[in-house]
Amino acid sequence: MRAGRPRGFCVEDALDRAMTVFWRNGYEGASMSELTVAMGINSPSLYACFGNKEGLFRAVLERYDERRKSFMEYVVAASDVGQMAERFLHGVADFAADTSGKNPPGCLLLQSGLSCGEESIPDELARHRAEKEMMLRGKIEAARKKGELSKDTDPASLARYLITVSNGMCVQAASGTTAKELHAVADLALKAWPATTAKLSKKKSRAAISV
Amino acid sequence: MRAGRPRGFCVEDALDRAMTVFWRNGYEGASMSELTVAMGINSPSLYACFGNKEGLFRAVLERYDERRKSFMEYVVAASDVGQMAERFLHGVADFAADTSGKNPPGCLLLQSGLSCGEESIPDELARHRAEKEMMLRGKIEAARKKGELSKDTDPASLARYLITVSNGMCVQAASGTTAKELHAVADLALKAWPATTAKLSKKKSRAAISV
DNA sequence: CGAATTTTGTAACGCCCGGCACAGATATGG
DNA sequence: CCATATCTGTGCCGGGCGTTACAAAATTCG
Repeated sequence: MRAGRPRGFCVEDALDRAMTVFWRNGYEGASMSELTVAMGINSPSLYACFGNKEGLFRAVLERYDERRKSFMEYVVAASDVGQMAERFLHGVADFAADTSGKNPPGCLLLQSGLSCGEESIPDELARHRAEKEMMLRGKIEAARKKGELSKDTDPASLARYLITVSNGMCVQAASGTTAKELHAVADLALKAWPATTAKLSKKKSRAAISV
Repeated sequence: MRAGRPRGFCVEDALDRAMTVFWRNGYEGASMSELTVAMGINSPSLYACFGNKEGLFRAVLERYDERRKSFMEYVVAASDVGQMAERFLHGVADFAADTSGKNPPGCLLLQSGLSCGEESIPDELARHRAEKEMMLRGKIEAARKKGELSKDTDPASLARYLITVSNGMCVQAASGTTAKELHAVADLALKAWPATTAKLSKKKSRAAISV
């Protein structure tokens, strides 16, 4: 263990609490005093640990990705890309409408700063979103190469379509749309999915993924 | 004409300039000093005319709706709902990616405050968005009644789907997605559209709608 | 013209923002 | 047990925020 007085709070817990504030109020709407109160620490502790507000926010984003990792893994582990699309959109529907925790409906990567006084914030968020798009795109490209999708499908557009619908659903959820309504939208969106060249995937029961 | 010294600026022009600031920086990210500079007036004039920052913002939103009115009229004037969906999504693609004016890509109704310290702002924006959804939904319901769509289609979900894709495309545009890429997403999204019970509508050349 | 009315520019208000200095507290290592 | 290192709580800082007081300027009405 490192010398000196030990830290008096759990970093992960503090980040989770900060996440809720950013999620609800956005980057600029979240004041340092709100954050410190929610995190249960004083500002010097916060600055010593995260540098400044933007540093804290970036740490929150990494924490967010970490908490969403299991979901994305579940999505890309689907047996075919049709099932992947289904898992993704219905999973996002569940996630976005989830109000069982402390976080508001929607998605941190949109809510916390689509636009902002400091340009680096929207940029950072866009990067995190693009990362997910690339995961989907990679799987779609592989499926196309394997012949699972016809050669005239464009993996980039397909991945972008999924992300677009996902982002749209998150916006809807933030405006009060229910999980049931979002699943109906997801079902509609999946009708645009190209048929697999092999057998068509059957609709299966969806597993709900937490946070 | 009313007595007293006449106003020294054009309200519509001032609102257009304020719109750009809100669009680019969001509601909280737009400072009063930035706004007054962009509008070319001093703060007392602003406060006398619009009350306060939120009053200005609401006036900007009304101005925005007014400027988008012709587009929505064009959309709902389509001969059938399939064409309406096409006009809507491709029109939004053009609009969201448009950078010819001073406004950034995307949509004011999303950019300016998905989340915010003051809750009334996201609520107000959601109301404005819901208004557009209702216009589409009304047309879809009418089409279903006329037998243009089969009875097992749900107009509410269909309208929500269009708005969802539209919102998603605006998010994408704000992150740098090009018009061409957005049109590809729109084409994909339209594949989910239910077939009309009558003849299928042909793909027609799309008219670009300005701002 | 003079009274009334409205907008204008200058200048400032109080408040809360993000951030930090400092000293006391609590650990490790010799 | 002292030197060193790190974290914690108190208190405060300059600055920019949204907002407004005030008086001069510019119009209409009688």
